[in-house]
Amino acid sequence: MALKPSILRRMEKTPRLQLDRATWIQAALDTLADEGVTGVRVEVLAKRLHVTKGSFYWHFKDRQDLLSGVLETWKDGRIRDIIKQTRPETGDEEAQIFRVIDVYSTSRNRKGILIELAMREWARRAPAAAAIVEEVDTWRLRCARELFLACGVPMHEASTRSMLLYAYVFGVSMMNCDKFDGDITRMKDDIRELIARSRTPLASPQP
Amino acid sequence: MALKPSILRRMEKTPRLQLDRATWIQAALDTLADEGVTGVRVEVLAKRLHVTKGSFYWHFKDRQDLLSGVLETWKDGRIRDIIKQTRPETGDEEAQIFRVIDVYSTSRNRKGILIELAMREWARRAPAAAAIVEEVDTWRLRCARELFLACGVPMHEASTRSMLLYAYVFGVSMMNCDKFDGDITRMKDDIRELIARSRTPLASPQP
DNA sequence: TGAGGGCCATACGCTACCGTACGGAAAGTG
DNA sequence: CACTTTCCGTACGGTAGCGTATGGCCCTCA
Repeated sequence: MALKPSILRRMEKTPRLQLDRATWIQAALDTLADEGVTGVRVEVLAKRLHVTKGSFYWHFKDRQDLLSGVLETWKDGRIRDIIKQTRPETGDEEAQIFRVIDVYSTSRNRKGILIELAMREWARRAPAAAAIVEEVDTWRLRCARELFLACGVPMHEASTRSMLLYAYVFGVSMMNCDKFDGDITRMKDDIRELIARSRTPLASPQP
Repeated sequence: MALKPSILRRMEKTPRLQLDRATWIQAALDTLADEGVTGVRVEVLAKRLHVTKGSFYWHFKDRQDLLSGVLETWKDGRIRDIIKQTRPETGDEEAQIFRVIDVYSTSRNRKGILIELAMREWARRAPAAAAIVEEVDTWRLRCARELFLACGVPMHEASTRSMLLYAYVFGVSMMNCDKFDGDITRMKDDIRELIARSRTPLASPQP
């Protein structure tokens, strides 16, 4: 070590002199998207932030403390988002439904999609994460149902379509179907139509 | 160590005297379902099989060799399955579509679902796994499309519905919507109807 | 100015893995 | 009965990660 730490610190590209919980949590979310929960490791995050874990254990009790913060931060952001996206003001609820679908089914918002998948992978093994994901899902399903109801869809069908909507967007984000059909874009558009607008006898089929 | 290994071995509940690649791969698949790729670790599997890793490194070059075997085994099984499920013999293709949906969207076949999710999680980070998953998906999409075609659905719509079908089943297996609606079963039945039977103007909406 | 607290670096012990080297038992083979 | 092959146990070095202890820098505030 030839230079004193204080001098080294001023040589950083981002001369961040202070770190706080939010910064660590943000770095954790980034890593979560790329590597999953098992990838968010204290010493790796520290290296990423150009500090040592001495800093981490100042801001957090332990790794679990960080993960709890990640869950809360994600939950709050997602609930805020879905409320904003489904706010009843535009009068064009069908367009809002389309937008809700697009948020997670197009290749935009790639990072958001990756976090979403990592969260669900996490939720499969950690009850705490499962509870958060379920809470977020419930919010989303209820908000989407409101949109369908505003479109004149009856209650039960609105529930059903909301569930299909979210199951589809999460499912399609796990698939890579480039080799199946050339015109993926058109297929996704048609699926959007089917989820949002198709008319079907949802009652039991005629005998 | 008070007993000789040969004696200890005969005390095992399952007096397996030989291990082969298939046994290791099966254990790896079990662990994969529960813990994901990062959870399939050599020494853990060895403990699970009541041997040491000396055995493992006899049958496999290294951990990656095992993982490759897992991928191949899974791929072969899934392709064989989808071919069997969509074999054109019953004459009731709609029932076959229903069955394809049920395989991964009901709580039966829990282990198969978990492996499916773990595979996709794996595929997000390892190109080799991504290639396998894409190959399996392509098979499934093509087979499902054949069923829709046999039902009289035109080509493009058959492609679209196949994709919706699989995106839905994988997506719904990631959701826990017990708190959303009481009658999940009925909702899933209705979604099945919507995917398989709804009639909708898939062409662009009338102006 | 000096005394304390906020923030981080360093060093340490501990555990869980990976992969290798080597030895040994059991079973087949001549 | 030797002799080999197959299969597995044991022991080792090496890495990565967690959490703790401790010390030091810098800012603040009296």
